[in-house]
Amino acid sequence: MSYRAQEIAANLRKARLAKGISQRELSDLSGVPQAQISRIEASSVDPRATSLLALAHALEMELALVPRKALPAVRMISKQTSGQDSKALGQAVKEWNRISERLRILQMESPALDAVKRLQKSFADLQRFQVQFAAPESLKRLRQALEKIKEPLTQPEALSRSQDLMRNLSKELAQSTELAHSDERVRPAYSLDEDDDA
Amino acid sequence: MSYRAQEIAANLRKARLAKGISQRELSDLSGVPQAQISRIEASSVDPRATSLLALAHALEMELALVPRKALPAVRMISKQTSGQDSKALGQAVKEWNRISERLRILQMESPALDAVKRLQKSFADLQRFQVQFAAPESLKRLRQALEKIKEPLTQPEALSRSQDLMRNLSKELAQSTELAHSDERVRPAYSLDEDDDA
DNA sequence: TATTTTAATGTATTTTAAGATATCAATTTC
DNA sequence: GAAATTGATATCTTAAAATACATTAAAATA
Repeated sequence: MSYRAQEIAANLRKARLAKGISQRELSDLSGVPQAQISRIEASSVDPRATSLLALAHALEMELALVPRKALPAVRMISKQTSGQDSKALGQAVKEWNRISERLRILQMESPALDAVKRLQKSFADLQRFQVQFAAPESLKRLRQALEKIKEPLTQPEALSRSQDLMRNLSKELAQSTELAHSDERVRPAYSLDEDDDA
Repeated sequence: MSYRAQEIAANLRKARLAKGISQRELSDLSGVPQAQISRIEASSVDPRATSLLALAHALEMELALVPRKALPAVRMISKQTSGQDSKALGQAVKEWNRISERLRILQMESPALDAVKRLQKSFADLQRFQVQFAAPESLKRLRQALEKIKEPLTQPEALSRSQDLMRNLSKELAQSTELAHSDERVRPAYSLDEDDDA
């Protein structure tokens, strides 16, 4: 299996984790059996074009043939959450989705609580950050705090703890993205020397 | 065979013709049998990843997994001479290469002729244009004129005819590229709304 | 016009992905 | 701590790509 083939396989896995879905869910979406997805992601098979395309499409991606010279530019544009630790990314996305869901339910159950509304708002504001910069643990703690909020407020501290954790998360994200962007060059995202040989 | 699979196959063919090589040459370069290349280009098979990669690499291209949203931008960057008539493109490139070769030989055979030097120079200047905008017939006529130039100048008109044809070609290319670029918008090549959902 | 090149197609054989199913260990969840 | 989920494997069958040839029609070339 060539290096590029492995790279494509690795990117498929990353894309799946970035969507926070399991191989079985992707199997349902794409029609490719879970066992086969496992083999493909592990680069233990040489997949057919249609298999790659089925998976790519289920992940809202495309397989494109690009000039080698344009590859760096293409990479920049696709910004494939690259280099990121796949596992942590997957966990982060998963937690993120669970928090969203939890907040949605909380608002259904306790429409009277203004604090919930504010939590919802704060969280929505964090959408603009890239989830992958959040530590899965921070997200998990926040989720667990949110899950302790129940209508007869037997544990009023759950609310304030949620608020604290939400603030921390916000800070954490702000710092991480700041760091992540600090090494971005000023040069344009791509510069193609407009050649077209021949 | 899905639409995207066909698109990839079509692009492989275009890339091959753009390099002006035959299926057999590509076969030698890539290790993929000529018969198989024919079937792949015709989308009559569902190729394996390694087959696509072998062909792509021999054509100095890469197979990249890109977010669907980024596809238009990627297409713009790779500027796949799309919509172009593959056949004409192939012929043009071929003629182009033959003219280059002919001029090289002419300069070896008749280093004294200044006219040849000038022809060589003019032709080199045309490199900056995209070959595919040249009509294969114009190129062919120029080549044929060049082939009539022989050291004991029995046909002196061959030289002046070559010069005329070279001038015409130059004009033709200038006009075509002007036309081809006239609909280019001023907006940046891509605008990615930096989302990363999740 | 004769010759060569090119691309497509046919056939037979080998190799291997795909698919269906089941299982299993390791997490994760409740 | 029991139950569910997840990813990786194993087995078996089927379908199809890959390969090595051979052949042909059309086009390009001499």
